[in-house]
Amino acid sequence: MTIKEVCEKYDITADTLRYYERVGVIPNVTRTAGGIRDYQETDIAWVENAICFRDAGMPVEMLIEYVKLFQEGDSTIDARANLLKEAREAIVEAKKKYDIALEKLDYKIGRYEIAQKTGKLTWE
Amino acid sequence: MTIKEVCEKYDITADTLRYYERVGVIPNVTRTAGGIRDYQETDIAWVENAICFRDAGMPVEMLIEYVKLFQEGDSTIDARANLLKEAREAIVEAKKKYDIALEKLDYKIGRYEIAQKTGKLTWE
DNA sequence: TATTGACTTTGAGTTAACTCCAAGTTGTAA
DNA sequence: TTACAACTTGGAGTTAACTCAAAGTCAATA
Repeated sequence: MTIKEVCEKYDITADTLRYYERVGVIPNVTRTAGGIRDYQETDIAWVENAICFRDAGMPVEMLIEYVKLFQEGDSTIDARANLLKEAREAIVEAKKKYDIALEKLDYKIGRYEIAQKTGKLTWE
Repeated sequence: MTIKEVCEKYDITADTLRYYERVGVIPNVTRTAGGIRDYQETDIAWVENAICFRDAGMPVEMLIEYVKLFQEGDSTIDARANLLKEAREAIVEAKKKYDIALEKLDYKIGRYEIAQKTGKLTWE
């Protein structure tokens, strides 16, 4: 799969894909004899994970660390498990904050809907 | 309430509070005769909202727009309601992505827990 | 009232995460 | 076999959101 096809599949720019590879968010991608990226199944799986975790606010730095540990082999299993648990906690905490904001928003939106009938907000 | 007290109450730096005021994430804060910030109830309510919405990933730019509309008065009620609904949708979408990442993480963590018993990952 | 610490502003600097550019290479279609 | 789009690298530039520094002002205490 060419870089272009991966871009289109995941709606991400080629620059970002190359950046991820350069800094180590994903391991080095398979290349053709001429040096052009030719994404294999496993390369794509790494891309998919990277996008998924970035979308959940996981820092690039953390993904780099995970890939680094992964490449060091089985001796880093504990470290990787801890890293994933830490990431999990961060996401759970972030989600709580999102819920609080949603509550606040829903309250405000409700008040605006009343206001839209009268043309005025009674307070705020 | 002094800037320091507000900082401590919301675990945010004075620089960030001043920055929020400077760029318009919150309206101008009440001052003493000497020009020193003296946060009143309403000032604090704005701070609280700003922090809450920023924590949910709402861009500073959007908060600035809301404050600007708010200051223009009742004629902007529709615009403000739309802005809040847009913000709400963004948060709902972000939460979905967080859930997908959580699923992936839970799967991986589960596999690592098995691996930790055997000392090896069977695949990945 | 003098000192000390917290406050003020303006503007510059930092960080994370891309995003763009220039100059050169690869691969395909005519 | 040449033209041309799509690829490559290394490095510089951008954006959002702070964060810091310098130089000066305010206010509580000794």
